[in-house]
Amino acid sequence: MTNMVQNAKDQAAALAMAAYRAAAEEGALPKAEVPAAPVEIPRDAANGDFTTTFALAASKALRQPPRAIAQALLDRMDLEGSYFASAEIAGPGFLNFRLGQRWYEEVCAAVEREGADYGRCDALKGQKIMVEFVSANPTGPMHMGNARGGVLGDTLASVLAACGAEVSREFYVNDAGHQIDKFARSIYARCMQLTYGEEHHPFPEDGYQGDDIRELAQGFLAQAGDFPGATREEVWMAAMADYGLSVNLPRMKADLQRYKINYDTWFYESSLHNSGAVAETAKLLEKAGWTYEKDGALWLKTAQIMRENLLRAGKKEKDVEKLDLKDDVLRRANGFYTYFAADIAYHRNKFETRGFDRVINIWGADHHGHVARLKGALDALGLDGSGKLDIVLMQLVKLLRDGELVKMSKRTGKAISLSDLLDEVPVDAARWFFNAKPDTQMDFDLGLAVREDSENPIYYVEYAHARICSLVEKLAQEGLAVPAPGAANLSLLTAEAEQALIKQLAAWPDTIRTAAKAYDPSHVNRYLMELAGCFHRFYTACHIRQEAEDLAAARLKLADNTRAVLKNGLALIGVDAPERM
RNA sequence: GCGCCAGUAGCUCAGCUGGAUAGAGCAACUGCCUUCUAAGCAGUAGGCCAGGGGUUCGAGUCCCUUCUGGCGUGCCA
Repeated sequence: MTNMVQNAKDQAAALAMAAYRAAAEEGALPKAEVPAAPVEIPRDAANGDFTTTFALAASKALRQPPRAIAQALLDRMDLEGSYFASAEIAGPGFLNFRLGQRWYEEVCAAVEREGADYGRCDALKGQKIMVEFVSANPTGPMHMGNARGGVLGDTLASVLAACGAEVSREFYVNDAGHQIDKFARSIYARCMQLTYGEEHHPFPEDGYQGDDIRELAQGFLAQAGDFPGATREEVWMAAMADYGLSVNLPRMKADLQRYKINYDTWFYESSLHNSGAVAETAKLLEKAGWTYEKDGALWLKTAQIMRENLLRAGKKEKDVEKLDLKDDVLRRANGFYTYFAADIAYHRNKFETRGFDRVINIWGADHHGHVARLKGALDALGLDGSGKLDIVLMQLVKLLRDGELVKMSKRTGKAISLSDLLDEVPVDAARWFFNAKPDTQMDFDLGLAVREDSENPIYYVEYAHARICSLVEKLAQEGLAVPAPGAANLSLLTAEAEQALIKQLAAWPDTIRTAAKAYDPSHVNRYLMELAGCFHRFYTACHIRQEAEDLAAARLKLADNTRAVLKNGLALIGVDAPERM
């Protein structure tokens, strides 16, 4: 739970504020309401390890030039007993702090003490959070978008858990509605064709064309016995939908497991229809006056709800007019509920029935039109969708092979599926790659991802881990074991490469927090690249073997600490840390 | 038309709530292995941060606007 970066920032801020109060007390600076001193990490280490822009920010309120303020603070600053060895004024009025040896030692001690827990925090302790992701249509194989969403959701869940949240991973199975009808009709048509010949039974125009449907039809016939017999089409269709799902769902689970994704719950849309939750939710909206009937259908006043939300958020009336907001159907004239109605019921279940404090959905960017309406519908139910439901939209993936756009799999002639992808690319490479910032469009180059060379960044990180493992092993054989906790004299670690490495170790807890806060776990990837870089530079600059025993021990300890953090980080994004390469 | 997301080195991207001379990896070029893994390290080169206005001590970051690309604007899910 230790965060030495935060500790240093807090201390620098406290030192600056104490100095200001002293200066104000003495009359060297005017007394005024000043904001707390902001502390940052300068881009260039030549400008110190930490810096505060207090003097720049307070210049206006104190009506003094920034450098004069900074000087007054510096004259009254007591660094004795702090993490800092020195402070100085630079540029237009920055107050730059330089870390002392004690801080570096405490970082190493924290990594050592906390081990696999190092980097975790309790910022989200007590929060029950659901991450719902992939939720691919069970009528066919998963595609590249699911590959991206799978990694994003799974890793985000891990990151939130590392911040202390009680996280649940969920897959929403769309086993009801039009798609399933279409699915069943497609299987039925293939069954008829297999039984009576293709020319005697037309395939539905909007049916699923893929070979997987033919396979399902064959499988169904093999176990159905007396098809079609005297039994009516509708009855067969239900059986076919069941059969199709009974084959497809385990396949999806297996593919996801291969991708190292395991869900806590698989939630079935059909359960909401069967339990009457959808009808009940529609009734609640009706009672609250948010619905009306038109053309035989039941409509939700989505336009009004969204309009009010936007105006409350500060949007201008004329801009909202331009949006041309429309209402949505909840129940069709034929009596069936829409997907939207089921989705509202589903989210009501998440919040009301299961009591999640926060719900995060990973959606493809092509669904962004539904974000505001779903949130609005929940607001209408008094469930604060605007506040508690977060939807992460990820841009779609363009698949390339050696720079050329790939539309179809050569083998199957269909869109590349998740399992096709995993046949071609190592799981860890795919996981690393897809763990990217959600809102950028990305190209996935199959040729590039399989290449086992430096062009693939994952090897840079894995190599650092393997290198340390090998180093530790080799030195142990020569009689130099990793020192026991507390045994190494860490004050000997004063070289530039050593301190840079320790600073990077110290940054791990903030990385997790930032990733969790921004819903962007790719911060972890970037952190690990930098950590690996710091290690490789340390490895080159600071040898262990020929050094004096105590220095060698301290460096070995540092290497071992680095190994632990690399492992923690890779584990967080679901990538193995190889011991040799 | 309207809306959402994006535009930073040849490519992939960083850039924390506005801060100091805009960074990293890859690709290119030059060096470094009889000594802990060269899948590494060191260095060189590469930029009107898409264009234009504005806000202020200070803008890649905030506001306005134009351009370019992706996506959306269903009684589909």
